[in-house]
Amino acid sequence: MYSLDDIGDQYDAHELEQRVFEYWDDVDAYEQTVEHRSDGESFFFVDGPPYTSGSAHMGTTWNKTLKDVYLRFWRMQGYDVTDRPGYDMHGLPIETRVEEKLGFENKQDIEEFGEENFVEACKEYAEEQLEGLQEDFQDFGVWMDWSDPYKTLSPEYMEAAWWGFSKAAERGLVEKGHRSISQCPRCETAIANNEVEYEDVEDHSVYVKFDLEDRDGKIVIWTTTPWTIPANTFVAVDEDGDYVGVRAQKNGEEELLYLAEAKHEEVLREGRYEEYEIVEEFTGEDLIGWSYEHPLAEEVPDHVDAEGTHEIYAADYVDTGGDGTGLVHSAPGHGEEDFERGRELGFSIFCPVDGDGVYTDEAGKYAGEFVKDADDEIIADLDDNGALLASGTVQHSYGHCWRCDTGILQIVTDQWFITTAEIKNELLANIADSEWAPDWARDNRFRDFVEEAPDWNVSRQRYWGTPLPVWTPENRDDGTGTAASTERASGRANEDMIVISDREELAERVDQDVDPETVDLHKNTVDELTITEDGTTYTRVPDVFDVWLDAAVASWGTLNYPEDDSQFDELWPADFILEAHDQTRGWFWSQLGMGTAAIGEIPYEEVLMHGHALMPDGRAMSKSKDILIDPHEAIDRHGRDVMRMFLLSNNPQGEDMRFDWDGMQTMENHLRTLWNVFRFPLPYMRLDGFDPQETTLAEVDDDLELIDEWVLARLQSTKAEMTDHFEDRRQDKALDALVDFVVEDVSRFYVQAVRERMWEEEDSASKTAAYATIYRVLRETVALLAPYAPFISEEIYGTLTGDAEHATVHMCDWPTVEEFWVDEQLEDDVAFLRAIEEAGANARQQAGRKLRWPVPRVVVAADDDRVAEAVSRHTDLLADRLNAREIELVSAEDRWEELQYSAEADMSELGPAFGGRAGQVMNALNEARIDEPSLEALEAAVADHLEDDESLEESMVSFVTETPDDIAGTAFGLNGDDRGVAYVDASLTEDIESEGYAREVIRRVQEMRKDLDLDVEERIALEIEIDDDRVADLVAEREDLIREEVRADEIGSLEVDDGERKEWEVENVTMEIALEPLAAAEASD
RNA sequence: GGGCCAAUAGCUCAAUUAGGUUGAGCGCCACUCUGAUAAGGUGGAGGCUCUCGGUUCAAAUCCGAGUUGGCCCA
Repeated sequence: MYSLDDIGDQYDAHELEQRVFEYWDDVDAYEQTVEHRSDGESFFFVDGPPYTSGSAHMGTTWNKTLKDVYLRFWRMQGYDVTDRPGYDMHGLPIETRVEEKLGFENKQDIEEFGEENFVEACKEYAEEQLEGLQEDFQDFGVWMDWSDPYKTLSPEYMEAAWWGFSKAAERGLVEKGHRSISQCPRCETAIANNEVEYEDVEDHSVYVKFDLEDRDGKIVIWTTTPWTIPANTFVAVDEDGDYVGVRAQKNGEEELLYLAEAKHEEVLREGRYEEYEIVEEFTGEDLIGWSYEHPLAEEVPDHVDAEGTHEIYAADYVDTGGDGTGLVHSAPGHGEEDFERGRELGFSIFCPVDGDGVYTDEAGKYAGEFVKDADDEIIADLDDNGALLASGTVQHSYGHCWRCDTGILQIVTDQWFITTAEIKNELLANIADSEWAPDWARDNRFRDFVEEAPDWNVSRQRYWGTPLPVWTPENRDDGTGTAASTERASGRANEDMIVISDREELAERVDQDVDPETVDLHKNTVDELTITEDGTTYTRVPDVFDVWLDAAVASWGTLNYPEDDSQFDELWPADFILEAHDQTRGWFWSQLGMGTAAIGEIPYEEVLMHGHALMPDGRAMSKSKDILIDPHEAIDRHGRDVMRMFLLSNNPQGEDMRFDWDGMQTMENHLRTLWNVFRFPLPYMRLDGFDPQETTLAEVDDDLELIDEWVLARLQSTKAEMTDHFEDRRQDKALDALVDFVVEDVSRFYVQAVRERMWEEEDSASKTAAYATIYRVLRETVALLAPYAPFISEEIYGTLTGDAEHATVHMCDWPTVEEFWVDEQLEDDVAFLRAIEEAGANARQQAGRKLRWPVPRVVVAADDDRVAEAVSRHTDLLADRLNAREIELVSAEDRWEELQYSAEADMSELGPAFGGRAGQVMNALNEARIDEPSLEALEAAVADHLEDDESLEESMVSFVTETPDDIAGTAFGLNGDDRGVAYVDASLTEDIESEGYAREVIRRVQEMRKDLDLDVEERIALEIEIDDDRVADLVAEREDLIREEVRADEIGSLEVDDGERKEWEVENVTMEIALEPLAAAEASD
């Protein structure tokens, strides 16, 4: 049974979407669709897990909608798609939210509250946020396996992280070491480079003079972090740079200062020196080996003072032309580059600062002070010591903690690393095993990033995360996160460590009783577990993983591997991932790192990288600054389908998307057009008892008219085009093609053309053929639209098919091209006809003749045989569309003597021939008017601009016709090329006036019928009074036509009772029209 | 400070991926149509193609230097 039920007149998105949600729920539409494809070839998609804080913003909405459209597309293509959504639920952002909620200030508060309580609170918060996101995504119409998302806080997922880490450890890629890291002094943890956010701030800018030991004078350094000066170990120069010795005077005193030649003027100006002269010149190399005195030697008695320290060395991080003085204060206990160079030079690392940013006892006078607070005191002490050259402030960008916005400190602490820098070549090689769209994302952006990437610090001194599965001997000093003192050896620490890979191994090896089925792996549980082997007791390293490591194992975590190994071999690696460009440093990178470190392969084969959602004015959206478009508002205003179509109409490859309310409105208009096309034939089909399952296209093949075959041919090209675009990952272009088909071809052309066939009252083969055609078109169109606008597609599909097909449109196969209906020639023909029709409409308007009035003839002057063929093949259709009594064809060989001609220049030919004068010749050609289209005539017209030996060639110009006065003509073309001209002869004859006026009457009567809200079938009685006798006679000639068109059984005088009487002004003639429904008229008789 | 990407009509984007007289949709204005009606048709206004240099007979397109925006890195 088919349905073709009554549906709403108006497209009401909200009502419709609500109905579809309920329907999906009733029939388990998603579950049925998944089941329907369960025998298909597998397709392994991995969802990049959104972080569970806050609700979905426009960026996440775009991301999930893009995923949805491709997942639905693949399902329709028959794949058994893995679509498990995921959530990233650990990490510092959640900790700081919970801390805020509980009113905590620092780690102390957490410790007092209790680790277990805090972990529980974080878990509760994350789960709450997850619920909100799940609801949003489902509300957007995204179909994923919402019943079973992967959560990074679940034991099986944390186990996946442990497993990956243990694999990397087996390969020798895990090490503990102290390094210079970015430390948040509030969160008291290391944070990753990609968690550092740079902001412009005002900072100290101090120039400091270091006294030289074995010679006169002082070297000058510059720093924005005076608090690092206690840890000064050496000074670096650029070996090849130019340096000078300057004798400078200030306040009557003279000093000898050494610094970069390029900077000396600027620095001396800062120091307010009155006079100076260069007395010596050096290269950096000359300075190497000079030794100096620590400027705070007395204040910091424990300052580093080993062999070779406080001397000048070369380093490649020095730039004599950059900020500063060309001599760089280097403190290996702080800066990352200083650290690397210091280690090369074999210095022990001195870092008198703890994880909370407070100086240790080693800092002498400054012990116990927060480093930033000590800056002023240090500057004052330098001044007292005569070491301060200048002190001021500078605006520069400085790193801040991404969560709490505290300024970060570079300090050296013990951390755990995956030594990704060691496997850089493998990482780079593995990149080549993945396909990226757009390709520059891989070959430029990502490759650059990977080449620069340092070792990955995976340890965090926090609570809410996957604990490091590392146990070390208990009596060793393993406290990570504490500052490395001078006593500690520099370089990497090769630990005696045990790395646990999963819960089973944990249960086997720990001293305590643990049930692997039920054990939770969070910090509060595993901290207490110990391992005793060979007489040594091992305790767990207290750190948790960097939250990026969680998401990094998603490709196997999604499959619950290693706990469940049933799918890993078949599915891994992922066939497809899709995220925004900020994930270059994030998930694209972390997955590559973990996949390579643990398995030796890149864990994804194809990447589609999209951009960000921007504000309508191009600004970035920002929740904290309340600059955003809320997807819920977009839905309230236009509905889910419209929002999805708008989002999906944007290029998904690397480019940002500007949100645009006008664009939303346009999409709504398109959907409304589709709605109208869809509901237009339904009443007629119902009336005639059309059964689409019985009366298929094959049944009516012989009765199809040209226009039917055409729209079916267009449908085939649309399917082919869309499929190609989808395969190129340009769903936006596929949508353009579909919208163009629905709006331009189906709505504005096909429906226009078949309306009269549908209005016929008797059954006819032609009418049935039109039904079958439009049914097929709509049925396939909703399948093509389903991935984009799943709601309206479902509604239309359900109405069209009832229970004769699938329970949901989303179970349909992706429509494929049917060769039988392909007809490129016909498509071209109609494209020409439409171009001619458009030109004809234009010409009519110029001639002041409405389409309602027939014209005696339209002359089509074709520029080529192809156009002439099209016109001669479809003369009747063209005559009909142009409302012309006759179509006259002037073929390309012939020409119309009444015409004049002008020329259009082809610059690709003129350029090489005329060189610099090409533009001048072009202008002359464009202005020329000639009587016949010949080169001779044209050369004569532009003779002034041609040299004696020059002549025009056929290829340089194309001739264009000029319209005669009495006839209106308009050029038509295809794809920008002119292909001919349509001339409309608008002269009037009695016959034409008769029909014209009759049509004017009909139009008025129809409007009055509508005013009276009459049914289409309703019969009427009619009276027509026309002042002008000539016009009255002309109209009377077409009484039969009028009767039929307006369903008037009686025409005569009328006493209006239950009807309407109205006066009209038509072409300066007054008409009085009265009508009444026949039933009412008879009753009143 | 460095890398990548972008910049064309009021807005969103094209211009066939090694140059050839800049286009479409939306919006706006005027006219028109009325058996899809919060639709349809025709026309119009609106562009120093971000700036400045260079290559070339010819540059939106290629090269160089900037500017602005986005992302990434320091």
